[in-house]
Amino acid sequence: MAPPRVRFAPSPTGYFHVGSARSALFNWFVARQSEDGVFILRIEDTDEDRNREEWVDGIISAMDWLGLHADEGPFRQSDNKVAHEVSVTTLLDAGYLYYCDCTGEDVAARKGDNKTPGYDGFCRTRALARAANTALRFTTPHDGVTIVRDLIRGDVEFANSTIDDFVVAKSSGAVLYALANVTDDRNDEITHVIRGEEHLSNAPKQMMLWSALNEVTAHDVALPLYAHLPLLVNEQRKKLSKRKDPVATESYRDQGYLPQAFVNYLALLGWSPRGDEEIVPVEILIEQFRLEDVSHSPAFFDVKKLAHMNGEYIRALSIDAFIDACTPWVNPWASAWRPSDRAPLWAEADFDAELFARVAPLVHERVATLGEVPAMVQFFFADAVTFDEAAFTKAIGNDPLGQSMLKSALVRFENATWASSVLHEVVLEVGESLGLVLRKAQAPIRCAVTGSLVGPPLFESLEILGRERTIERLRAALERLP
RNA sequence: GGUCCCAUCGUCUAGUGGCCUAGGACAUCACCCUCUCAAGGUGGAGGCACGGGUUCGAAUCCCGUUGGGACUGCCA
Repeated sequence: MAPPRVRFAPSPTGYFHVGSARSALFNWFVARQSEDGVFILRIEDTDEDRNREEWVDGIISAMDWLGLHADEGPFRQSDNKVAHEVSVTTLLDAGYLYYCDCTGEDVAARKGDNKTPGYDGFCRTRALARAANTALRFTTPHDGVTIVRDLIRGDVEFANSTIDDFVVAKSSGAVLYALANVTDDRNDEITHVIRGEEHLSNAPKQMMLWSALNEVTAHDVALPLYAHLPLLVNEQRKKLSKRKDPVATESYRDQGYLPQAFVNYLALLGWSPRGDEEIVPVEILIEQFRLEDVSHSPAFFDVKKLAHMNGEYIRALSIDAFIDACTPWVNPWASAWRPSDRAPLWAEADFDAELFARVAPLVHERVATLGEVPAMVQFFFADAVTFDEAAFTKAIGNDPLGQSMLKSALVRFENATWASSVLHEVVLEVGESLGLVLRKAQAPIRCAVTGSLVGPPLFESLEILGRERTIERLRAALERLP
C-alpha cells in the first residue's frame, strides 16, 4: 500500500483552535505510522478579507510547540491560484460549470418553501456569459447518490438531488474553498482527508469535483479516503466557539501546559489507547492510533482533566527539566520565549537562578501548570511580602496568640541553627509553650514570611530564605499591627 | 424547514451478542498521610435515553421515539 500523504489545512482566521490542533495531531499520527508517511501543512488563506498574517504565525508556532512538524510545507493556498484557475477553466470548458448572476436575495426569494435547500439551478440553462456580477456554479447531478466512504463512520449516503449547484468561483474570479481545496489535495496527491465533522456535508461536493476533474484532465488521482472527526464541544454541547470558549492553543502554552501533556490529552478526545492507562507517551500513541477506532460522538474539552494530566507530566519531569521548563515564567529575561500578558512578579535584579534551583523541588509536586509557579515562589524573590489581607487578619491581626508566636519565634530564631529540622523543632516548642499544636503554630509565621496561609513547606522555605530575611519579615509583620 | 451525524457514570472513554454484578480516567465525597496547600494511598457514590423487535441470551444487531449536534455562504 502506498504511504499515506495527509494534510492539515487550517485557515488563519483566528487563534489556533484546540479542535484544529486535534485534527492536526490525528493527521500527524497517520503520517508518522508509516515509514514514508508525509504530513503536509497547507495554510488555506484564500479568503483575503478574513486572513491575517499573525494568525499564520500563531498556527506555525503552536504546531511547532506541539512537535507537529510538517514534512512538506507550510504551503500557502494563495500560492496555488494558478492551479485553481486551471481547474476552473478545465471544468468550464468541459461543461461542468455555468455562470450565474443571482444575488443571495434572488436565491432566497425563489427558494420560498421549496423542500430542497439552497440554490435551485435557475441559471443552469440561461447560458449567461461572464460578467462582473456572475459567479460560477457547478452542475450537480439530479439523480443517483454520492456515497462518502468514511473511515470513522462508514458509508454516508447523500441523494444527489439534495445537493445544490454550489458556487466554485466568485464573481471576482476568486476560487472558493470546495474547488481550491480539491485542486490542492489532488496536486498534493493526498490519500487521507482527515478533518472535523463540520466538513462531512462538503465531502460529496468535493467528491463530485474530484471525479469531474479526473474525467476531464490527464491527471487521474484516486479519491482520498475520508475521515470526519467528532466535533469538540463546550459544556452546552455546542461546537467550540472562538468567541465564547477558551479554545486558543497558544493560551494553553502561555498558562504553562506542557506540550507532551497537551498532545496526550488531545489524543484522548475521541479516541483512547489500549488498556487502562491514559498517560501514554507519544510514540505509543502513534503506534496504537487507528482512525477506525475514533469515536463517533462529540467530545467535551475538559480543562480540569487536562490540568490533572499536566500535573502528572510535570511531576514526571526530573528536577532539572522542571527548572528549565519554568524559565519563561520565573526568569523571562533569560528566555527566548515568554508567556504573553504576564507581568513578572518581581524585578529582574531580584531573581536568583541558584535560589530558584533550591526552591524548585518545593513547588515541583504542587503545581498543575507552570504558570502557577511564580505566585508560589514570589516571596523568595520579591522585596516586600505581598499580603493576603484576609490571611493576615486571621492568623495575626485578630489573633493574639499568633502575635505571641511571632514575637517568641523572633527571639528563638536569632540563635537557632539555621536548618529546617531545627526550625521545625523550634516552632513546635514555641507553639507548645503557648498551647498551640504545630498546625496552628506555623500559620502566623507562614503568613508573616510568605504573605499567605498556603504555600510550599514552611521550614524548608525558611532555611532557603535565610535567617536575616526571615527575621526581617517577622518584624515587618509585627509592625503592620495597629 | 431540508440534508447529514450522534446517543455507556457530571465529563472523556473501554465494551464489536454470553467474559458486564458494565472496566478505567477526570471531577466529586469519606478516610489515611501531613507544618499549610498540594501530591500520594484506600474506599464510596455515580451510567448503558426510551419503546419495540431479533436471539436461548443484547450496552452490543434491527426499527421507531425522544434528545443533542453539524451543515444549509459569491467563508473555510
